[in-house]
Amino acid sequence: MTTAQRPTLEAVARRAGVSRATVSRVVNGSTTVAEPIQEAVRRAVAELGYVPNLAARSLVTQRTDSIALVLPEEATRVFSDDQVFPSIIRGAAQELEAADKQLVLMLAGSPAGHDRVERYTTGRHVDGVLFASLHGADPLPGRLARLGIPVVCSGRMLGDVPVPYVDVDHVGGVTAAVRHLVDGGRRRIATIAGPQDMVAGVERLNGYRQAVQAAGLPELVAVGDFTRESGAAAMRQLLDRDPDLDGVFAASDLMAHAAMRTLRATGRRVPDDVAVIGFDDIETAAYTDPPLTTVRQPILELGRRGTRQLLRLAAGETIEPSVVLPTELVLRDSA
Amino acid sequence: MTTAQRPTLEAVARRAGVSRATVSRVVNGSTTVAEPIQEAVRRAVAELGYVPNLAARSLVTQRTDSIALVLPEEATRVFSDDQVFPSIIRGAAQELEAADKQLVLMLAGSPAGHDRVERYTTGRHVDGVLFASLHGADPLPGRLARLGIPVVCSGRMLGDVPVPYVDVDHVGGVTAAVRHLVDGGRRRIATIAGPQDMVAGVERLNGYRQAVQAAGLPELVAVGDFTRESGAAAMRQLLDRDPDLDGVFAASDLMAHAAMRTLRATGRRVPDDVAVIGFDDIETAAYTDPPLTTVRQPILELGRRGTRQLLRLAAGETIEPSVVLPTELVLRDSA
DNA sequence: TTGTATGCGTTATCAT
DNA sequence: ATGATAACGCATACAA
Repeated sequence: MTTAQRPTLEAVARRAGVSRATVSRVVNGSTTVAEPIQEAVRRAVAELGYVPNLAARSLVTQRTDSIALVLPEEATRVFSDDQVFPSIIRGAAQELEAADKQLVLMLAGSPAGHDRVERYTTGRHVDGVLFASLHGADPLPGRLARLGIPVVCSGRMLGDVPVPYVDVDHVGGVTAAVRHLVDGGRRRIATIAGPQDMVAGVERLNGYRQAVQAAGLPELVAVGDFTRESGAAAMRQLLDRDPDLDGVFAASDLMAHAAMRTLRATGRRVPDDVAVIGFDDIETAAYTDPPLTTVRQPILELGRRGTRQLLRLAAGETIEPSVVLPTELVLRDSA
Repeated sequence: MTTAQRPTLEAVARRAGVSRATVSRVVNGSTTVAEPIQEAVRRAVAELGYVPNLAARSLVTQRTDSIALVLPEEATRVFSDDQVFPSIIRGAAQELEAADKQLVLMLAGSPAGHDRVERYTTGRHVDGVLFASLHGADPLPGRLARLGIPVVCSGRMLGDVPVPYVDVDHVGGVTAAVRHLVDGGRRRIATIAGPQDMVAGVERLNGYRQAVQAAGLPELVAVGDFTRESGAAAMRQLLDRDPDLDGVFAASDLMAHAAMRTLRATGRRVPDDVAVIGFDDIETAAYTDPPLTTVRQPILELGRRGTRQLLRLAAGETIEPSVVLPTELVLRDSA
């Protein structure tokens, strides 16, 4: 820890024999500086190993060139083997890379984490905030928006919050899935729903309800939380209630995977006895046994679009209050 | 974008009828302020919705209370379905949560990203930097360390760089794996090695070489890059060179998984004909067919320890130049 | 084209 | 216990 005193603009200016202003101009790429002087400044910068102090810079520019991606989840959950969050992160990272902005990832599962996020974002440490995976009616996005901080939600918020969002067409995807089951002759179609405090959970259940009703079929619902464990439990519950069910739509691939294992454990064949369709199209969906038919959601694109919208907003543009991306049924062997 | 002018200390001070200094004291929890005044200040803060400007604060305190986790990888790679990086992130997030510091995640796969990381970290935007997954001999960690910026590497660096690190006991784990194969009567033991520009790849191959030599057995090596695809290709290569091999140690679970599939595709049974052992113990290792025997590395703990070391370093403490965490052979059915 | 001077919002050092 | 006041390092309006 020598903590060598870092050279400042002032030091570079002295070394190059010019004023601070001129050094600043060169460092920031102004074209109005004579070439020989630019050269001298650049040499001084290199010799001293000068690096601008970003805090000082953003204090005066009122910009930080970094944006926050907030995941109001426990880290354990964010990086479970469902690739949803990672994909959103990737999408955001790609767009920010292109814009040469810095990604600040904030995990806010705990109340303390939530507070820290609030301090950090309201403290103007970032130029904008992208939220993902909101549970219930988190007040933070609305609060930030009211403070004039650019905010976009990836995944619509529950409740009636005036924050722009991007989301996927949950209902359309589920409708296609259920219709496929019906077309395949299934008549006792159950669903393993997602958590009902998240839009993704609510919407996919809505889609299921609408679709089975439209087909004149009965509803059979068990609720999980998108994880494998909850999927297995829900599947057992459904079998208890209707041992003769012949189709299952699970609101996540992880739950679908667990459901297939549970079905097999009870001696049922997939898809011969029971057809199973998932939602997400995670990477391993093609490797399950049998390969999983599922609804693909463009989750990477969700992260990208959300980020693009946010960057536009932060740049002062007016953006659409909502963007909805299409989903697509991917046929494999499980249904 | 109303961008309401954010209230400053000055505004709060006027409102509360005190000086800026006093407001600052209250905001920062100084005890030397009379209770009634504290009360008045707090009310003013609440009424105005005052939030400290972090840039201004860190400009004077020279601290940012945030640390960077740098992953010199493409986002696509970081969030592949191997859970190594996510676990490191989780570990770091947990420790920082406890320390009430902010995690800044930086993906630096591209040269541009690498530059951005350098600007950001040398720009004093963070109090310390934790590197993970270094390829080849990245000069950045050493450079930052020389600038007096606290740096720790999660995973030892290739080359002889004087940067403190934490890593797992690769050789010990591999030795246990190969010994288990030998004890099981295997005599033609191959390895699918990891990328040779990373310590994890190099060390695991070293471990394999030492172990088979110690057992008086021949070497059989193919090199992959930890991914499934490379594992399948390497397995085919190995079978071409020795169709009668009876044991495989793969340097990652993903490669082991692909190897098992490839073996089955060629009509071989696992473990009857060929025993397979992986490395990592990712979550899905227990769900492969057959469940994968593998070397567990405490990857979450690696992230945690690295972060703890970094925090100590940033606090001015002297830390051990290296910390090595134990690995453990987990017996399942594939070997 | 270059330099001077000012302010960004804090914290910290002094007095009082 | 509280209040002036001086940094902190930079960008920029204005002057030259």
